[in-house]
Amino acid sequence: MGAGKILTDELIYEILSVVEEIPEGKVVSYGQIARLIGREKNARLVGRVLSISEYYGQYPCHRVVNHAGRLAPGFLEQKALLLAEHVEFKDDVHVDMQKCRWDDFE
DNA sequence: CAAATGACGCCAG
DNA sequence: ACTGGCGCCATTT
Repeated sequence: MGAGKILTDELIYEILSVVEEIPEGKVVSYGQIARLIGREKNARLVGRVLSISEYYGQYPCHRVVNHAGRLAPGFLEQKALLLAEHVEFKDDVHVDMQKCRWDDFE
């Protein structure tokens, strides 16, 4: 048995359990999450899961940005949510990854 | 089944 | 810094 679908509840659970661990004031990239769950090449998959509005208020999805610190398109609340927890920005649409990238799990 | 799409990542210009 | 192209891979058309 097993394995027909790829985007399984189990995969979604793995992704969200990482998101849930991101500390306040820190951010993580899609690629980092993909690597943490053993799917380095599936960063796009992480983005797709997080894009489902179903999860917006239940997990700190706003703490996930792309590798450059760019904010997610179509997620207008993201900047305000990050500013509210003192995440620093380099400009209007880029988080300061040098200071706010979550690396403590390494 | 082929082509297009996307909250990505890396590199070149 | 910004843009475009390519690789990646599941889903959608």
